[in-house]
Amino acid sequence: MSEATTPKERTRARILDEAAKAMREKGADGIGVAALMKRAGLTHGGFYAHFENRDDLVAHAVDRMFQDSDFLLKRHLAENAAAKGLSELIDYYLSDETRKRTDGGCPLPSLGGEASRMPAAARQRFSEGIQAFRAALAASLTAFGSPDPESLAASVLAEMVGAMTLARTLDEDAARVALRASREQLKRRIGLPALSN
Amino acid sequence: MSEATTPKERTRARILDEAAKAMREKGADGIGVAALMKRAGLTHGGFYAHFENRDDLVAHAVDRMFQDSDFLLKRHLAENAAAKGLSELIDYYLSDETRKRTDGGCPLPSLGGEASRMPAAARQRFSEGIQAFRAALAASLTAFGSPDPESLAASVLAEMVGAMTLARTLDEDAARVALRASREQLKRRIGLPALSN
DNA sequence: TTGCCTATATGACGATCATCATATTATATG
DNA sequence: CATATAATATGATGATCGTCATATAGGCAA
Repeated sequence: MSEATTPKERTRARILDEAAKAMREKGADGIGVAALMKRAGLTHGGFYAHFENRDDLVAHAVDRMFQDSDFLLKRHLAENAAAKGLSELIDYYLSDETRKRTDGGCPLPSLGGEASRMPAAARQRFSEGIQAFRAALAASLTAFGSPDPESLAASVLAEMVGAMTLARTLDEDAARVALRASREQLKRRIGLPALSN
Repeated sequence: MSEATTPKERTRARILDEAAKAMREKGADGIGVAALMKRAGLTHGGFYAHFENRDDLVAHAVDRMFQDSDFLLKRHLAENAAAKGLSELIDYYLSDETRKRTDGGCPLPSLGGEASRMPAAARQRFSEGIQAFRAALAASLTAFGSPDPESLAASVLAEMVGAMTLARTLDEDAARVALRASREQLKRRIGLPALSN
């Protein structure tokens, strides 16, 4: 009943892991089947024993990315009082570390723009991931006592995603300025103390 | 001295026009040289009489996109009092019409995420385009009398880009809710009257 | 018309890609 | 050890792509 992971399942998980990393780094089309399998320590032929086709891989890889993202999200929001959780999440999501580490965490800054052009299944995962992120923020803002938390949550999420997207295309100095501005403004408008660096 | 446009220059402009539209719609890699030339009413061979290579095309196409974007930006911000201009810009940028028309206007929602993975020249155009957009917003916010207009401008730009990025991957109903939320929140935090639909 | 230069078209090359048929190796069972 | 089955590797196919060499057509000067 519990998940006895067969060798094949472990291989599949490894492929998805590498796909999720590579696609965040180089775009959804940035890595081919052969290169991906090589990164997973395999050759290209076995791919179709694990996935129907490339579109199927992309959809599951997006799933994998949002699992990473959810983990980080809950780690900040659920394990803390609302104010501390929100503040920590903003500082982490918009940190210079996150800007540089493009192969992990939330897929929205790197792949959000392409999501609408992805195969339907992958796009659907993005849609669900966005809604879940938004709902988690809304719950935290409700606990914090914000007025109109639903609207604010959508707005906060948009700024977080947009700020990291822009920061990743700016040069280092401009990026740091932009990230700091969004951290400041986000905390100010949520009503959090502005203790960040 | 003034620009006497030769036939060749007009052809080049047509190619860039089609490239700018197609790339916003389908991603920077979404259209090949042959398909692009066909859209411009030509065949693939003549391409290299106009551009060094495909990377060169991409860089100039990004330029073309920001020219469109600048046009719309200035149309709202420069021709109006600061409050009206900002309000109109927000309503237009985050309209349902903009969400659906993916082949025109600002390239940041559709291509911002890929910008950091583009050839250096194209990425540089993005960087400059972002800074110009931010500066225009800052000038307008200064005229409006906002405290800390530089920081606010960066934050507003991030939310605008992020909100449209997310809206384009959500389904229609969720997209409209998200766009309305960002329009509301943006006007509220800038201090604009909330007259929008 | 004749010849010249510019602008575009034809066609081909090598590389890369997703996909699949088939062979080979590893694992588990008797 | 022998045998069956699962898991991965090899190799090939057809499609698409950027790039370029070369051919053709169009406008202009004589």
